[in-house]
Amino acid sequence: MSPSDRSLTMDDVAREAGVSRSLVSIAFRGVKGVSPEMRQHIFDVADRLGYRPNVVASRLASKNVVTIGVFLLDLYNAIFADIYEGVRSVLTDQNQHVVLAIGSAGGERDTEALDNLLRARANVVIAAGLMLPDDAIQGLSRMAPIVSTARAIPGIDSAFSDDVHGATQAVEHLFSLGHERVAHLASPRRQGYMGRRAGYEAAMSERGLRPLVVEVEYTQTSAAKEASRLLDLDEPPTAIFANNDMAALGVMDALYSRGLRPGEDLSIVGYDNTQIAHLPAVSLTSVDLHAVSLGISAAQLALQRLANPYRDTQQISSRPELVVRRSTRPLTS
Amino acid sequence: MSPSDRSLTMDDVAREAGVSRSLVSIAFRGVKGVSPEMRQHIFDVADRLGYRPNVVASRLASKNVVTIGVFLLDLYNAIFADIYEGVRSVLTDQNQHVVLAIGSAGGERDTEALDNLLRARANVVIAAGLMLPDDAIQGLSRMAPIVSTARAIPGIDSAFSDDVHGATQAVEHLFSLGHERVAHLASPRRQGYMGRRAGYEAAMSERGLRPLVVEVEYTQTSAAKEASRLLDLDEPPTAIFANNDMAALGVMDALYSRGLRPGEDLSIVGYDNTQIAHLPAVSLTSVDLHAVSLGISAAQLALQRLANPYRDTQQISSRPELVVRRSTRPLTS
DNA sequence: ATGAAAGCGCTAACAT
DNA sequence: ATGTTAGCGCTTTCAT
Repeated sequence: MSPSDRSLTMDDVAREAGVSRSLVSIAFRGVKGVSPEMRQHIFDVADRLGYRPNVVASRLASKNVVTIGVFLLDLYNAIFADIYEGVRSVLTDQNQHVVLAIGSAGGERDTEALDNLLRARANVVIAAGLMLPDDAIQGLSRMAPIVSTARAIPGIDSAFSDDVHGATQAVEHLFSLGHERVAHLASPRRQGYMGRRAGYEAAMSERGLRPLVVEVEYTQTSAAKEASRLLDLDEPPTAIFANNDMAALGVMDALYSRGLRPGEDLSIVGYDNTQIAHLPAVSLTSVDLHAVSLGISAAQLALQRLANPYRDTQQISSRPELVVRRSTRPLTS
Repeated sequence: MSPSDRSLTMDDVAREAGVSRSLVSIAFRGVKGVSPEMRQHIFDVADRLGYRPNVVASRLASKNVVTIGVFLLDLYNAIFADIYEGVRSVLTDQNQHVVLAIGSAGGERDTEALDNLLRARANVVIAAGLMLPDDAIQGLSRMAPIVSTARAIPGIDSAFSDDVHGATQAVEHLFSLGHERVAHLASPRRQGYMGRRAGYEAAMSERGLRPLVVEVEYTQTSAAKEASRLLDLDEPPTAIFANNDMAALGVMDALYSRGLRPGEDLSIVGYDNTQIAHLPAVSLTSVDLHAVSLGISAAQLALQRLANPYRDTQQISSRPELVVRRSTRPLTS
């Protein structure tokens, strides 16, 4: 049980195997320059000793080991689990070292987390859900190229979903059910996250209806409070389009707490189509932005950027898809 | 837009500031040995240049920078977000470098993820939700001390919740509502995760009832399928205790798909008390294991282990708490 | 308070 | 195929 104060080095393996350190290095990197028998012998010795290469040292020494930083805004939102899953599925190469940094829902830790990735000398950073303004991100991208996911940033490689389109689909779905008094719970005004609101407003205006937008924080309770306020209006909305599923769940809370039922008494549309929306008990109509695919695209953009630092930045836009469930019903009045 | 091929080093800053590299190092590490004016000057120059210390190099060079590895089984389960949050809240020191590794729900990536942490030369590893057998973990702990969270492992620092107790509470709650035909959806037989099943079986036996255990995979659909099978029995259970919330949601799925209602037609208890359980639409009775606190305890254990590698391993057990909601009702028949 | 120099564990020419 | 040697960008004695 007594921990060894020093972990094994390549020299230990080399000595034990009766070869030079370089040969051990060659064997472990899997490059050519070592006979198959010797290679096996070195591995045997290393295994017996319990040696593991020190990536800290190898990253410092090598220009060939690339470090890919991944920023995820918030572990509580399953959308980032999806994005990570997509990213991971692409990044499987041996000499790709992935380092993670986690932020927090409000964006308070964006700078700190990105800073950690830069200090870890990430050669490229895949960022999902950054809250920082465009220019701050553009500035940071001079230190290391950044690939933005789930948000389009001018001049930065971006893999994103067309939020305007998604919002339009959501609102038009409500129109098709006969709803006209459709309110929107919007995210706080932040650069990069105005598409859903814009799509809503455009769709309403186009139909000659007056948009009713209420800003909510990134919490369920905030959404519940504002929804409650909307329900108290003289002419309350018959449908609410929420900027994400969490907010939509807040709306449901507000309904339940006054004995009303989602779908029946108020139609609700969410956004992100997280697992919760699927639950039969919840059955929330929601816009799916295919987060796993976004992660895949982002990882591919990152690899392309590494391969060619000077190519033009790419913007990959994908189409979100409305998934209709029981939280939206025809207007009956 | 043209990326600089080489990032700045301390030498660049030193040269620009007209001092030696050592002095810049002293300034950045915040140790004494530099005058306040010089310190400020160095920072000014570094800021102007956009220099960030290279943690890869500093970790290699220094014995004082400690690296703390954190393993999280699965980003889709919010319980690990809680644990991470707890860990993070404790680990705020400047010369603590946190590195993350993510596994996958079934445990398929445990070894790979731990290996990455060891290759990154973590001085201690905080592991949440490891699926590996005890002896494998004990073996790895010779490479770097491991702190286990949400699972007790003999001979390994562990911060865990008393699953037997939690399960007992859950089942006795059902008894108090009049239920006697109580079934259990158990996790796959795995060392370290038998407490909930054991608590259930003991509680049933003590009351003179025959335990009915069905093993399910870590997916909602698997739970739904097995629950469905239980409902088809000649004498179906009147209550189901699921080994976690996800499985409980699967049970709800099974009910909904045959037009039955949770609580009314079948009482359901989950485990973990994740956010989903709170939702009014779901309102799932569940056992809360206070995951944030577990994360905090684990981080503290890790720091203590670093401070004293030779002290006896600690086992910190905490009491889970049953949270009763509408998915459990008195038996009416 | 500041600088010079050795070394952390590896990689990558360059020799042999 | 294998060994020698000079770094990678820092930290850390030890001088001054």
